[in-house]
Amino acid sequence: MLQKRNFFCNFVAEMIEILKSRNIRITDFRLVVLDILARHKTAISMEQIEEELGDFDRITLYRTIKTFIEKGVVHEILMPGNVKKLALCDDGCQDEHHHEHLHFQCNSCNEIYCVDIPRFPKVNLPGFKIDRMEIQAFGTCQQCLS
Amino acid sequence: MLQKRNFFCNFVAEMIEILKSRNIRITDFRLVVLDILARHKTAISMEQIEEELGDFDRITLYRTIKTFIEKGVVHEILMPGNVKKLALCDDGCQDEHHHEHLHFQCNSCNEIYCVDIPRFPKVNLPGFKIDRMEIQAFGTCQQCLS
DNA sequence: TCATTTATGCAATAGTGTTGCAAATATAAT
DNA sequence: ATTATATTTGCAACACTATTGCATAAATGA
Repeated sequence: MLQKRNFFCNFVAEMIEILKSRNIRITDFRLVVLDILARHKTAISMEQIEEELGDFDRITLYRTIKTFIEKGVVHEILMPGNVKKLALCDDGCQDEHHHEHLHFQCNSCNEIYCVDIPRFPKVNLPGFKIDRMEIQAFGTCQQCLS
Repeated sequence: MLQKRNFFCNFVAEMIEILKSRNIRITDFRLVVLDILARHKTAISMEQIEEELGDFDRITLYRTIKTFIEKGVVHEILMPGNVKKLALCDDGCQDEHHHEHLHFQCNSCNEIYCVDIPRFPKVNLPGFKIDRMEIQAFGTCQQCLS
């Protein structure tokens, strides 16, 4: 099944590098899934990945995503209403998921953008020792505004 | 089944008031679910509610929670790792869910606290019009620190 | 090329959430 | 209090999401 896809060879090199750096074995399936994730600027759902895979094995996909999440290749975004999406991590989060970033959901197109913001706000909360923060934001994206 | 539970009558009066103010019909089932939520200081999962209900109907519980969420009685908290919890809303969010609050998950005890913070940080994100924000914070809570 | 480790694909199963419908209950009006 | 109406409940069935065990296949390192 995997031979069907057209690979952009330059991307493949990068993706192999990503997997190697995280000690994940290089397999066709993983490269295809990584490729799909890399082609999207916004976070995508399991369903979208399944559609783009076409002929595939759901169980292997679940295991692939699980591995990617554990090894810091991908992170999971949960939004109200049982919305679960996936996005590639940026280089920052090698071993652990150390995102201090923002997930923006557009109320109009429903796309979820994973945005890095330069100055992450600091919050001082008496009684709690905060190690890490994430922000979920809701509103309208550029495309839908114009 | 519902007669089994012991109600604190003074709480019942408050809970009936909550339901009435949101135009939700008063039923035993809803009062019991509300009671369970009110007794917890931290957010609780569907599973926890099911356990505390004991003898109950799963479908009715799902519908009850759905109604509570729609009418602004309860809000849903989503955390990494497929963690989904529920917590009572405070009085602020009558019709729509206008929480500008923070969800804190303790890495040690895993409890999720729903905290209102006085000065909610503002984020300016070029290309996005932000209407509403939520913060997810991770760290250690008071109990686990001492 | 071979030995070892890890990944894949299939079957079965568990968990999570929804829909349709008849009976039961809550509310509002009499 | 009683009735009429609208809503909720509980059951059965079902759809979707995710996991486990195991034999086969493939990837890595020697």
